[in-house]
Amino acid sequence: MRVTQAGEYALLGVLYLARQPVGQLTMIDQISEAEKIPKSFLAKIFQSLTHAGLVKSRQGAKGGFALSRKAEDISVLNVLEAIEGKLALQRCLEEVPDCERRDNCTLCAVFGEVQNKVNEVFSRTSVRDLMKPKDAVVRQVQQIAQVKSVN
Amino acid sequence: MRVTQAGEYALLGVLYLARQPVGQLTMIDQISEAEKIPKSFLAKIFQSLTHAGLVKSRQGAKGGFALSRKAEDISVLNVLEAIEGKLALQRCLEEVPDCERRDNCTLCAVFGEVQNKVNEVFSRTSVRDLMKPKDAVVRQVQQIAQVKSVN
DNA sequence: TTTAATTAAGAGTAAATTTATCCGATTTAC
DNA sequence: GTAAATCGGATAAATTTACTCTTAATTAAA
Repeated sequence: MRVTQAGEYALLGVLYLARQPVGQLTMIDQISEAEKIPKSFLAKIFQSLTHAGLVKSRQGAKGGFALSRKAEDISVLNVLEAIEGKLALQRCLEEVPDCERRDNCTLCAVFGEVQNKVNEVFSRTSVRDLMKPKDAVVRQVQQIAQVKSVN
Repeated sequence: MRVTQAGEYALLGVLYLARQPVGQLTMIDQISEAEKIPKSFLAKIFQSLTHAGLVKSRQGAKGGFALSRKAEDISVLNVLEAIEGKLALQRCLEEVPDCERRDNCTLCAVFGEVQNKVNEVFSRTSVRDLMKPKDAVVRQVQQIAQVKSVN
């Protein structure tokens, strides 16, 4: 039950871009080195981020990547879903669920509720938030988690 | 970011045992058939459950499995951890974490908080709870999730 | 206009993990 | 003793994850 390595790398990459001056293009090489992420793997990951519209790229000399919108408008969930697709803690929660029990399965229900919470935290936490001091982030996440979900 | 198939099978298996009369031994064959789980895989899974002390087994003719304690004293987390080990949404949250950033990583902090919530729901939801009507379970889980964590 | 730098795209592969099966050993009831 | 069941170890098959490579397209600057 783990986020993929690619998902984590994506978050680190986006976070790195968020720390650069706005409008500045940053090369994969630089991010790869700074964050100790295999270059070619990171390149692949950034392709997905570009397709998802989270970062914009420019090819050729002096090319590179930059966030395509403000860091506060990119959620952790945006980044994770760009890489992994819709999060699903369990088969039943997949976009095309393949669970026969389906209707009366309390197991699916429990996982479903947990999934809702997880999504809520990740969608209400922005890349900008990740730049705050650690304890501030922790406080914020705790607050989000306690709020009654809107379903 | 998904629970393993084995973990889900384990929950279904334990839930099945919970529905049987107390003290009655149930064979793998029966559970496997009822829940449509490959027999030899389920057998393996039940070995783990036995080792974890969640179910007791008896070998030989008329052997089988039964819960080793009351369904209300077995949490969803107990079952999942018996199969998957400690849950970890991310590398940093592993029992032996291998994250260099470690100290000031807000990413780890966010995942850590989410993990706390997840664990809280799973540990406060018992196998007995899974036998209740679906909407009762949903309500209960929502309530657990809203409560401030104790850290 | 040529060249060097850089991303895009996609095929390919290696390693790890998960899922599943098999089989001989062991235990137990009868 | 024999049949019925789990135990345990090995391993095979499938899937996912992690990563590499190659070729092409694009761009800036010499």
